[in-house]
Amino acid sequence: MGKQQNYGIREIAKRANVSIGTVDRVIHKRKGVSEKTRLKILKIIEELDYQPNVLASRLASKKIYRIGVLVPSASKETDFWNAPIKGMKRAAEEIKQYGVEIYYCFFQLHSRDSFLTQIDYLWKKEVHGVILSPLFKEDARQFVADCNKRKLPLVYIDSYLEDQKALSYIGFNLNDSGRQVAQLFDFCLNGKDKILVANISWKIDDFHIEQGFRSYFIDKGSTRPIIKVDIRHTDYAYIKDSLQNLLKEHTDIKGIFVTNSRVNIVAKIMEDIGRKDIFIIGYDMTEENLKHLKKGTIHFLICHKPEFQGYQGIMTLYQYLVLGADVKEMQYMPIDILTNQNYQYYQISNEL
Amino acid sequence: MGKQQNYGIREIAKRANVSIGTVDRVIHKRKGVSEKTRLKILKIIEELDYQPNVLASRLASKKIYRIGVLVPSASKETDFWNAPIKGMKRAAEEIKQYGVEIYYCFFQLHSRDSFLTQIDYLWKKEVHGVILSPLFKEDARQFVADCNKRKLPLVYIDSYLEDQKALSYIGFNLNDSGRQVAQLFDFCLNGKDKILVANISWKIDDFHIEQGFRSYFIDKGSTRPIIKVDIRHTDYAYIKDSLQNLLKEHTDIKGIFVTNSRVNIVAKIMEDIGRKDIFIIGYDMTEENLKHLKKGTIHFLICHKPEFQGYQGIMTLYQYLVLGADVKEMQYMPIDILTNQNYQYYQISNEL
DNA sequence: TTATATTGCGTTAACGTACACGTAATGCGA
DNA sequence: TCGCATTACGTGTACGTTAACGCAATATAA
Repeated sequence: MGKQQNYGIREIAKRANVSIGTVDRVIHKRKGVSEKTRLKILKIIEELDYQPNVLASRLASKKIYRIGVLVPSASKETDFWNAPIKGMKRAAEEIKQYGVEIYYCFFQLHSRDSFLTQIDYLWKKEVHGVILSPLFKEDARQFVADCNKRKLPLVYIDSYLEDQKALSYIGFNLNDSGRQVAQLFDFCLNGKDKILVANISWKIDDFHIEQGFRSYFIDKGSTRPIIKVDIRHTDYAYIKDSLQNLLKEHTDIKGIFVTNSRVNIVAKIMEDIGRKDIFIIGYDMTEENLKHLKKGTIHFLICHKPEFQGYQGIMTLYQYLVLGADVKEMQYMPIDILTNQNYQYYQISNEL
Repeated sequence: MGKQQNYGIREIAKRANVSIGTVDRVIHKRKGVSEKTRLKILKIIEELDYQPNVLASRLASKKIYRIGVLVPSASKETDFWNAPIKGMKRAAEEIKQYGVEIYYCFFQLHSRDSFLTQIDYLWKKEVHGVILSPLFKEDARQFVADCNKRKLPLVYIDSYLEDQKALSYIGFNLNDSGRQVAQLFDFCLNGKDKILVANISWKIDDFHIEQGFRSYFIDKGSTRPIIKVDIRHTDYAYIKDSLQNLLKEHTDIKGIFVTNSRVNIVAKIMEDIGRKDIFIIGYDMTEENLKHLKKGTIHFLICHKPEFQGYQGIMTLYQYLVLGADVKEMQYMPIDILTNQNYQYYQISNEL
């Protein structure tokens, strides 16, 4: 069980009647080897199913792999990005022996300028790979194009640009995520209860979520009434006004779906105006959301392993750069359903 | 960022005015070093915050770590144990460079004899660590005691013996798992709907789950009617009879909670007798359960990352044996809620 | 006292790979 | 033909650690 003899470059050299130096050159695709011996060696490598000893390789090589991370900084408004960063740091700790160094470039969620500044900073670091959260689409598009030009492997995290290919995407499927929320409402509400979908953001960015949400009911042939509201401000008072007006107009609203992590604001509003009867679902286990989940003022939170996304982002580049392994282009995170009964086990699982 | 100078035993030796051999002896707690120099070296190690280079260490050492795995084999009735095994194999692949070998000892779920046979087999392998699923409690207790006597680190997987300490437990909290199910029913059923808790097994082993389930309603001050049935046979016909009688007697049953992975049998029965109105929740994403989840005849499945349990079991022993790291005694898995909307992402996430 | 263990330590050859360097062998132009 | 550049390959050292071996110095026994 697992006692397979592992051949090394020494054995390959012996069988090919060359020195280990030549084998080394072939493996690393360096020049200085005749085509004939190259093929001979490649054939033997194939035959022996040679697996390079990563430990020895790393020990002998002083090569450093630099990874640039271009993501938003955690803000007072949302500490979401703390989680991916935590995951990246854990990954970095695990593989630092392999010469992987990480350069974090944090930009402000609302400042395009800071994004451009961080890109400049990143270029100076001469990194070998990049992790990107492409929130400023136009600039990100240009940046990804530049990376592709320089053959720099790039991993999207949390969202991606459909028209710009990259090494990999790590995040979730917005559409299916919305469908899951639809089903939860469908299970928990009565047949004709109205649901309000609230997008609270200065940007319109959750179209796929709403689409998935609606598609669930359409596929089911359901006639459940659904209304949608876009709230382009994120302050409590403004949102409260908007929601109160809506609730006055639609007295049959029994569920609210907030399509991002600002669900805690809605939960607080419902609490403050005494509407305990409304079922609330939203995204992400931020600190504020967790408080309301515990209290029962948020019923479900949908999460997509934010910490693991970060961990996996680093590991993907590690596998590609250091191990030379193939990498999946789409790495979808699971759609995790959190309640006040299971949240306490969620962080733990993310730690490893 | 991360360019810390890492000192090696060479530097330690230089500062202590000894040879690297002596430093090595101190690090590995071998004899042949005077107390005086030992302390001197330990002090320097402390000062420099020496971190051994695991790569070099492994390269130089021919030491093999053997891990024995004592778990049930996957049977026709349930393929549950395939998942942990898959996770173990993935872990083994990752760390085989570190000299970890795994010996799988599968016993039959219903055969105490096969369990004892496998224990004998395991002893012959002279393993350095053990992973155990202690299903046959009495014999397992004795086995764990033997391991402790021999200072063999042991990791419980999926369940554990409360009165026998071990290095670690990897599994879930039965009580909280039951509570979660209770909440799901509470969200999805109407206030007075009756719930049937069905334990289908030849052993009484799910007491904590039922306790957690009930405690949710008690804590909430709910008066929801709950009835419990123990079915000590696992064949379709017998279970069908039992359930039909119950449903005749209790016409207000609107939910069935099957406390283990045999929920697919109940789902099939409800399908066959045309009771589409009953909400069904059970455990584990086995093949049969998945079929019913997809069809909508099972509404929720509770899972506890079976594959990750296996992965983590191996990794825990690796960390303890190879890296000499500390290990958490209780490693609870998250309580994952699966539906036919999110199951397809669950397996994927388990792959890494 | 001498012979023999024991203790405390230094030395050195691996482990498998990377890479700089050295050196034959070949090619090419005049 | 010679001279020189280029190509093709071998050699050796290093990476940081392990562990076997060796050898003094000291302790113990006869």
